[in-house]
Amino acid sequence: MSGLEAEYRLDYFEEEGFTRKECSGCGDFFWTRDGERELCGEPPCEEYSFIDNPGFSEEYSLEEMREAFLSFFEEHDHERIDPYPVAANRWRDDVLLTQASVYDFQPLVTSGTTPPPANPLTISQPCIRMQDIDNVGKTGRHTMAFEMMAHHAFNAREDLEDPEQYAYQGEVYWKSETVAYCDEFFEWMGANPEEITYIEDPWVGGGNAGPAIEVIYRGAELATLVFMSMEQDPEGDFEMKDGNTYSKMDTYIVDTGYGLERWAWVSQGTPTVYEAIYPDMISFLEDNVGLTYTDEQSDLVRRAAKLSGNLDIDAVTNVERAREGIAAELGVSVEELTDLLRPLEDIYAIADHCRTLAYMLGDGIVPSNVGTGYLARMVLRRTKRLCDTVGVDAPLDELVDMQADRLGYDNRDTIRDMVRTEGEKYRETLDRGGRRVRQLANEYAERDEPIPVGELLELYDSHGIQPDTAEEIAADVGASVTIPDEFYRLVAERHAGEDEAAETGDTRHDGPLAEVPATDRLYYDDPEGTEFEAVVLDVLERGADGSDDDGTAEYDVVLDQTLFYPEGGGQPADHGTLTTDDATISVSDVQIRDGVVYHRTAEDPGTGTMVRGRIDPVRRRRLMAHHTATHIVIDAARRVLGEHVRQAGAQKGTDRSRIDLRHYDRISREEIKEIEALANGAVTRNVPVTQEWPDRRAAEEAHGFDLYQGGVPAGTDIRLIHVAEDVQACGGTHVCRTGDVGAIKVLKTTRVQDGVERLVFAAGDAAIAATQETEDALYEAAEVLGDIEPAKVPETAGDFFAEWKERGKRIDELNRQLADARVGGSDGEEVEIGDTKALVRRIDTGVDELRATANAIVEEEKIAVLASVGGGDGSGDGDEEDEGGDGSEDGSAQFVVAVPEGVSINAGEVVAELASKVGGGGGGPPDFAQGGGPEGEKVDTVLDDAPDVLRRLSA
RNA sequence: GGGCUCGUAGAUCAGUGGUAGAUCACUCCCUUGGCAUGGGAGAGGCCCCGGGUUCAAAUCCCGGCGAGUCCA
Repeated sequence: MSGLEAEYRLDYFEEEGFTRKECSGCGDFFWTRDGERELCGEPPCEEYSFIDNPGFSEEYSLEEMREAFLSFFEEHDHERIDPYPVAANRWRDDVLLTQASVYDFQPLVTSGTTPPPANPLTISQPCIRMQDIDNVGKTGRHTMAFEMMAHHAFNAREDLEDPEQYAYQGEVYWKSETVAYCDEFFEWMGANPEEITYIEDPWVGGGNAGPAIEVIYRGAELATLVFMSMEQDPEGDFEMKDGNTYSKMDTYIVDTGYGLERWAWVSQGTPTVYEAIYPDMISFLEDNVGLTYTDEQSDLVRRAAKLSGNLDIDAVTNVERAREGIAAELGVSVEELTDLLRPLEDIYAIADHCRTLAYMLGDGIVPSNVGTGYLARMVLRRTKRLCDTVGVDAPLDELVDMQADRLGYDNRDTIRDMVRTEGEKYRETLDRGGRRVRQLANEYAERDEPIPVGELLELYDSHGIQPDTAEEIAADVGASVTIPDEFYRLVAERHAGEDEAAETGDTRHDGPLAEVPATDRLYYDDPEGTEFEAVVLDVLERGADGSDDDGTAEYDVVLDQTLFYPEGGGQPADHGTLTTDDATISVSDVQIRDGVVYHRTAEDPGTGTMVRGRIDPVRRRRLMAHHTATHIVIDAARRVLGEHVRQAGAQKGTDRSRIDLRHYDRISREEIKEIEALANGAVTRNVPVTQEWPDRRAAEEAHGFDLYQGGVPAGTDIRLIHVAEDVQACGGTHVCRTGDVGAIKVLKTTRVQDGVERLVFAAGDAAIAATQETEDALYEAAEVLGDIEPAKVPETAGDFFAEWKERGKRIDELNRQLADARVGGSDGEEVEIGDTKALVRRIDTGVDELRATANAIVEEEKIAVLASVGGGDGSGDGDEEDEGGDGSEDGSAQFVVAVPEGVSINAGEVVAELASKVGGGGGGPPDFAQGGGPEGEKVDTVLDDAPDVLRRLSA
């Protein structure tokens, strides 16, 4: 069925006397030296047979095994390559984490556009797979962090017309040699060749496919040999298991994967992989939590581990079910087995998670709420919960540091700092969440209802409280909770249909492309040049359809050479003019596609014309200063904040620029000052800014991946910009010496996301201008405050604010006194409403004062009906155009009605009626109500009616 | 990148359009030989900012800023 049967008939198998068999268990085809063999060897067809029975001649630790593998392949003409970061999004944007060694070479190397660092090569690549996170610790073999040892060879077909179109040529080696290497390595390790099986298992992934072989030894899958050689093609001859058809590519790649942890495990024959790879950490944790087993118990644990390793477990729910079977087989109850295993499983998981964290943080991932940062946060919080559950009494940063130390990271202080900061944040989240749950639980407990699922979802989705945490807390206050089995599916439902983020890609230049050679770009060799001559190679009309720019036609002019810098790398395009004999045409935008530079103009200069180009020198100079300043500021920030700081985005401008930096904390004012001082120090030293075009491999070797702060460029050679000690891959234009930047001023910092800080800064003239703006604001403030010394502004403003508050209080107090005084001389307007007296009066003043007066009247056991027109705030700065007081023509009416206790009149109803007569409304509680309306001129008549209204409503 | 939640006294939070509140902390007084404690009084608010709706906005709507959280 594979359709690839012929692909597996390798010379090597023939020469070595292998036979092809069909597994009587699963039906897969496999190759073996053992003619009697019936089964493929892989669980569930066969069990692990290396436990307590190591499969190689020696036991290897993780470090020893890695070294054995790499040196074996080194001796067999492979070059050893340093591992790449686990943060794969540093060099590709389709994935977050490195999940296989071949990720290092996708997509640029595998597609043939960039040469590999060596060919063939060998590597042990740290990887992180989060898919199996729930199984870690439980199955005995799943880990989140692992190293994939590999040997890779990059081949291109030899019969190509133009072999130079790919960055590597010819065949290094292919299938037979790959299997031979694998086989030989097994033998070198002391494996019994008779026991190895090679299972045919075609591979499909990410639009590519090819034959592949699983290598099984003693029940363990120890290697996968993938022969990536096909791409998806509707016309292709090969139908693969995903139902699509594929055809052969010009390049074909040997992609192998040998799980370092599995190899170490098989060499030691321990019951679980964890004991083989984390012996120190496990015994440390066991001691720490005081975990001890009797001989009988450890025997049980051992047997259980052996059994669970043989199960085909894909989901954690299955683990629980599987445990029943295991318990039955061991003759104990599930509960007993679970109690016995749970702490151990947690310890295993903690060890694995700490290594994962060491990789992530060590490679400079900063915990945050997005991207890889979020994954790091999730792992950290999970680890913390595990530690709490099992009772580990050691700070998490120390546990992570144990792994970071072992893995040889030299930024261990920063790692610890990040773990502590993040741990603190988690504690706060838990505090906050705990309070929230308690409150909610109390509410529901009072009503004797269970907490509804909707609330649980909200707690998790919006406040980060795990449902089981909520359950625990709720139980403390006696509220019940039912967590539905499909809880996380319900969470997913809440998120369904939220990503419709339209691709707002720049379509401006998506028209037809000119069929012309790549434009000769002069700005690299002549960064200070502003004028050039060129020939118009092509003119493309644009903008008629797509843009709604009132239909004016626009043109993209293609020249043979240009000084115009096209938008790229966060640097905006140059502006300027193209001059022909007849006209001067302005260039408003410049873009580059496939090496061709398009100059956007409003007029057509005419194909074949000779033009004189002139770029706007001021704009360019400012952009260059800001670009160079960006490099300087990043370097300064790294020195001040730490090596983990890297660019998360940048935009240069003419009067200010911004860079987004990954950092785990807010940047303090002091740190900003330090960064500014360092940056301006670099400017003052006036060192040359130089460019070079080295081979990318040499560049990476010399400077590492930190080169790619602004993304990974394609191609064999890359452009590097040196600013003092700082080196970055960069395609932008720069000033010649740092002194040309002039000055650098950080204008502000904002937190654009958790874990990403934005620095806005200005360089050169713009820095001076920005400083002046701030100063202007300060001087203006000083003048407003009474022409004081600018330095005294903070103090004086403080005094003013304090006095302002003081006066507010005084006004309140005076209002109270005024209200009391008013009650005294009020006999005139009093009317009798039943047994009670009512005071009806108009006082044109603010609402606050009306209220105060009404309160004072009520104190006297009288009903208050007060009105105001024009409603000043009573503080009397009266320079409004229409002064209050000149009668009833202007402004809206306000009423306040207050009723003493025991009087059966509803103040709300009274106000509603009065207010309706001035075209408004009102209401409030029965003892105190407010209202009003726009027709202030009717107030007096309304007040005249008020006693009648009161009498009517008191009935 | 997207979704959701939240910004009120120093802290934690009530407050569903109508006079800004509680608890703790703080200050003072009383109780005590002193402390823990107990009783009483007081101070402390640009209700995050800016618009809008309304007679009236802490409250409703829009925008911004700040914080938290989940997902990819």
